[in-house]
Amino acid sequence: MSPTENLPDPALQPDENHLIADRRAKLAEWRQSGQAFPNDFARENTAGKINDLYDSKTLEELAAAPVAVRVAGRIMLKRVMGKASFITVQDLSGRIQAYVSRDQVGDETYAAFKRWDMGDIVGAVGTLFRTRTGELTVQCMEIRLLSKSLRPLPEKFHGLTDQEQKYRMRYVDLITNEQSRFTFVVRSRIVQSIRNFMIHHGFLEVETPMMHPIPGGATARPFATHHNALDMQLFLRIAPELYLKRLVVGGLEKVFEVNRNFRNEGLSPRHNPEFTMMEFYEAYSEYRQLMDFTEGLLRHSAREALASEVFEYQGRSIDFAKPFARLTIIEAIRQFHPGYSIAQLGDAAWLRAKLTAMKVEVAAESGLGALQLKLFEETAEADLWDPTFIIDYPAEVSPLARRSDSNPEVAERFELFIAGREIANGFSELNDPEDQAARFLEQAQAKEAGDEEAMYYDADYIRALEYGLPPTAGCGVGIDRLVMLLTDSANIRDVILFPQMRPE
RNA sequence: GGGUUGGUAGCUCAGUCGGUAGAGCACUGGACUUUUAAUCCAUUGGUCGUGGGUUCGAAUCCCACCCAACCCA
Repeated sequence: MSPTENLPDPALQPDENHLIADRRAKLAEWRQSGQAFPNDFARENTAGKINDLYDSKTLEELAAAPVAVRVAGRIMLKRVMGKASFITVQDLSGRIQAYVSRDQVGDETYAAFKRWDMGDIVGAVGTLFRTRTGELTVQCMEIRLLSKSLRPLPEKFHGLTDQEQKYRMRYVDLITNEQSRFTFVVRSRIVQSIRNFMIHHGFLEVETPMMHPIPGGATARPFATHHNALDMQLFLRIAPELYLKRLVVGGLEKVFEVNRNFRNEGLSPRHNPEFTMMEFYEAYSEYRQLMDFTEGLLRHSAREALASEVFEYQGRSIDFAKPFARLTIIEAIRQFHPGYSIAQLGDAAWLRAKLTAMKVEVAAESGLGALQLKLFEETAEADLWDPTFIIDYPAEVSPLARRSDSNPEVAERFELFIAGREIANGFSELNDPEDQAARFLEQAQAKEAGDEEAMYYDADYIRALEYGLPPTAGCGVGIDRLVMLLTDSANIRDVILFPQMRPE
């Protein structure tokens, strides 16, 4: 891209919408009167705080003990009635009405004020009173234009409703849609609550590389990039897992990281190419203990972010207060399809025939476990509404997980499903370096054979394991999907501030 | 990749049977000193997603394509 490629086309300027042109002209006029973008207004009060503190006061109480306030924000509504006006000013905390009259602010200011537009950012100084209809209002002694808005806001009642525009111009969405503002405030609270929970339980927050010479820790296609000085290929990470376990080898026994992963895959209502995970690892733990811990983490997060462990998602209730269910893959399938017998579900040929009949593509090399997992994904996963841990995954699809002592074909692994979606994935870590080397080799061979999502052989990770990884368990929690649940959002783009979009 | 729905003024949306493009908000001018999406009066504003076709005439019918949302794979 050339440096000037994104400059506005001057040929388009004459066509500029007259609404914008009018505002530009007003700004030019306003510049004549002095500093058009002053930064010396000291805001002392927010709309939300004022409402909290004084909404219970009567007109008489406010008159007897005047409350002086200095508020600032964006003009969202403007009602001019000749020599007096009302405006509704919005800041992050909410909205407050201001009353501006010629008698109080003076002829000159009032004349200027009448030419200000919705969307302009103002500072108002005055005292609180209550209007005839009882609304708490700032009676302005002084009002200043702090920042001119050149572009008109969307229609004041409906706001911006076009989904694509909301994502592309999130700043406009945030100005006009309270729901959107609320969603991202809650997102911040959720992340905060997770950090607090982890730190409270003795975990160390760490930052590991986002650029990996060998992508690993998950089966996914990576984004590739290039480092000029080192002249080497690098990949944006698909998971932090292998670095976090290296840290446990190094003696950082309990670590977590909250950050972005990148996967070079399609976009969907549930997939964005970059997404946020919280991964954590704990030495001297195993997967059943981690399920208890993860359950506690989610419960805590809902309580902190929503002040409730029970909430609605897409019209149905989800209850984090009840203990989360735990089912094996077979049990989960049979819960929704009691007609499938244990014998059938243990028969690879039967499973393969069943899946083929359902028009599901099955790889020729899939073993019994992989076939069972596929059938689970097709027939049960989407119906797991209440929080449910699915346990005992096939080892063949879990190349980083420890094998079960009672059945080496099964890994000590769980995935947590809520509202039909995978929210978390955890397991007892594979700490046998020789087994891990053998599994990397299998993965590398699958990659050679054309499986683009298969893992690379990571020799440094094997070297780390050879120094000795204590018995450890780890888990990753999908933050975007958790935020979707807790904010009742149907689309992942509703919980990511700037989701990936096609170029305009 | 397949299906469904949609794309009309800056924004939210109408547009009947094919007959020269509509409303509300916003904007501009005017009235109005307690409004509540203020109200009242008068204006301004259009590549009807793009390209082709049918027709005397297309926002409207047909074809192709682009974009978006949703569902399915």
